[in-house]
Amino acid sequence: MRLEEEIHTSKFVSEVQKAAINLLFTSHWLHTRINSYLKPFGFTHEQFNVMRILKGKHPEKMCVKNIGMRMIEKNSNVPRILDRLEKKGWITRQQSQADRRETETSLTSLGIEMLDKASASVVLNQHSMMKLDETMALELNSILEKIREI
Amino acid sequence: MRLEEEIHTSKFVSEVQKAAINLLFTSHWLHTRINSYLKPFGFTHEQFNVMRILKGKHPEKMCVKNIGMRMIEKNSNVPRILDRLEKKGWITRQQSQADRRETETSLTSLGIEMLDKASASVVLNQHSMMKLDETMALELNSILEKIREI
DNA sequence: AACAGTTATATGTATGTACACGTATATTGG
DNA sequence: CCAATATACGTGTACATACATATAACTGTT
Repeated sequence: MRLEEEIHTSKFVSEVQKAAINLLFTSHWLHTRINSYLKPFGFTHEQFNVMRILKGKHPEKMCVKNIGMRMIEKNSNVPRILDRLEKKGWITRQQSQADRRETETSLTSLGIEMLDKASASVVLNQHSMMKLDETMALELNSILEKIREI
Repeated sequence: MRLEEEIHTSKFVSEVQKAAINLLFTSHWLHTRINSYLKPFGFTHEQFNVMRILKGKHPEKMCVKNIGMRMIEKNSNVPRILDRLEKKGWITRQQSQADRRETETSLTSLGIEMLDKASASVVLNQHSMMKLDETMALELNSILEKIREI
């Protein structure tokens, strides 16, 4: 559906203004879709994101700061996301001995199992998550990088 | 900065996967910038959005449903955003007489004043909000509409 | 060793998001 | 007209975001 219909609006002062709103809208639309795919596995998108970051280093442990650096949403409150993952038994945390300010986090075997299941489903359904081919994706990536050049 | 540097990652399985992450990342980046522009005026982006929607119909009143239909973030909890706006004295609410299930909302003169100030600043600083020209905006809009065609 | 400055993390509070459910009101089909 | 259904809104709960502040631990300098 066209953006104008989605948000019941017809007046944009410019293509740039429309693009800004379209960007926010489409991102939210995608976020909602991703969440709905993850929900049956008990993940939110943010929790899934953190788990994948941990998997990337596994079996190495990661500190909170290094997880945060890799997050999409830079202001995410990592300790609180970790609280929920720990409560589910998907990660473990302990104070680092090398630097006792740091909290070392790593996946449990249950966590890995859950993540693998969810990941498999995401990979399987990736094509139905959003309609985009490699050529357009390249174009989109180029525009998005430009936008942030300020 | 390139996405890879922003989230300290190098491995994307495809341009499409990278585009999805880039879309979420850039949208969050923009949202943060918008919020920082609005903060001095006491608005969050969502509150500003609702106020502009109300301004679009002013002096006509709007019900909660019609506000919600025009929101960028479709799952926003409109009553609660209205709670905060009412608390600040920027809107008034009353039960509709025509349909008593509906709550009619309209801007106060203070609300209009605050909105005008914030809007003026946003318009003035729009060019520094994101780096995008009309041609690229058109291209971006076209790609974003395609993405949601599923 | 003692101090200052920095860093890593946690936590409090306000805001917003996601979704389910309850209540009041309106509409519709018989 | 009335019962069944639909609609509009509010609210409860869990999760996430935004940002300020607190606390502990580290580093470098003297």
